[in-house]
Amino acid sequence: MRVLLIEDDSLLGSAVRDQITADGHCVDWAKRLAEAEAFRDVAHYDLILLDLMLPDGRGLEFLRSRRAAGDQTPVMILTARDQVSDRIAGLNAGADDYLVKPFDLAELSARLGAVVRRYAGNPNPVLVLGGLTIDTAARSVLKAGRRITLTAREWVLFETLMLRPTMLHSKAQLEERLYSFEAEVESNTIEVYIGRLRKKLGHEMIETVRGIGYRLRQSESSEA
Amino acid sequence: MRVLLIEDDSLLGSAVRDQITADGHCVDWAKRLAEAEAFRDVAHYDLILLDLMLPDGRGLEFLRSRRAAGDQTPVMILTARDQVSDRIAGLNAGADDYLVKPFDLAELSARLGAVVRRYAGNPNPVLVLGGLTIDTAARSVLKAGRRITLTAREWVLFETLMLRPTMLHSKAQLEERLYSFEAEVESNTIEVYIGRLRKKLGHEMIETVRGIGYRLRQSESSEA
DNA sequence: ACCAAACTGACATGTGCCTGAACAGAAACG
DNA sequence: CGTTTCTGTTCAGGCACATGTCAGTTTGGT
Repeated sequence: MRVLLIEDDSLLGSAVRDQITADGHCVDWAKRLAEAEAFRDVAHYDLILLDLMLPDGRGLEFLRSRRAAGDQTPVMILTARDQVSDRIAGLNAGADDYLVKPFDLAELSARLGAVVRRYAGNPNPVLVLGGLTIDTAARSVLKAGRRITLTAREWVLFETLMLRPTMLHSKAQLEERLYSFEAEVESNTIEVYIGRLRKKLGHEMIETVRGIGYRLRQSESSEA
Repeated sequence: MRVLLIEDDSLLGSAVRDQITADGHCVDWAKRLAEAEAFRDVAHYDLILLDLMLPDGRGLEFLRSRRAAGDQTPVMILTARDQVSDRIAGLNAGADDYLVKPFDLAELSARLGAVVRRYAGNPNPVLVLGGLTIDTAARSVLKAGRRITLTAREWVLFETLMLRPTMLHSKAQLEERLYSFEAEVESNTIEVYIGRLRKKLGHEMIETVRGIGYRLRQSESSEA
């Protein structure tokens, strides 16, 4: 799952980011609304965490305008304990949930879990990427009509690449994502899994940048 | 039972969703009519909960057009206390029942139960899925002419898989559905039930994705 | 041409899943 | 009220497959 965190406080923000990452999700952290808009333009998010007390302009307006534009992305508001009016206004503006600061990180995880579950219940957002149809709910990929099922590790790896299609992912980053921070597996696991993904999805899907890392090949020939 | 909830208010909507879920049903929540139409196009519902005060267009028209199209799905209207005329118009337009806001969640459960009972008395919507004929009212399955009766747990599990045929259901999700949210039991109950379902319905019906979960096998062989 | 980095096929291992059986509780029956 | 039957749950043994490791080969940069 991919989360957009809009929070100007560095301490809180990094704590939240770390927690969400630890839960196995993918976070983009915007400290200002302008930044958030930029993120939103280039990526799809499954959840937005929105702090209403932001330096540049009102977060509420951001929310309202998104909703007015027909954007249904679930939004969870972060608000201080005494800002009851904010909370109500937020829900009225189209927020799905709110968290009262200071909140427990465990609580955050729990709410995230709820969103994941709710999200999983909806009709599947289906992504199309370079000839592949990605069914996130089914955790499978359709390639020329054939359904390809990925194993757990393969999926995590593919999802990581897929969620940031343009980005170059170093082997260290990918390793970190597969083996949450402990297991310093000193082997070529990533290379092996990249190979397995290529075998299943097509060799042209993943590009190697020697000495740096991997990335999804940009929807090359889909137009050609 | 599968319910379509059409309600734009987040607070009320989530409360209703949670209640229905706790009652052991399956909810899709649309916040707008357009969304509701989309849901309706891809799934069959046993009950529609319709709020008449929606942002985009009149809920009444939605109801009338459904009825005009021959759709017999029971519709329960959610209406504010003072909108008596709406209530009457709703019933005239083909609604089966109504709930006056603010309503008690227990009341909601009771009405749902009533619908379930009424529904059970009606000629059953019969689903056909990969060689099986599914009789939702009788909680039984016809396989090659033979009637197979499922027990309560087996049925809940099978129904869950069946209602979202393409989706991968993790063991945690299935457990949550069988034992509404408490039981942190570390046991292999789900595995056992999956096994029993397979024995009854055919081993090929349910697919295991190791480390992730289960899903109904897409009737690919029906083409072969 | 040389070296480093990446690819690939093969294999050992552990773990996640399956299954049969046994047990406990509840319901059905006399 | 006791017995039987059915449903739900637990457990242990076994198996298969995903996983991680490595050796040998290929690729690409300089």
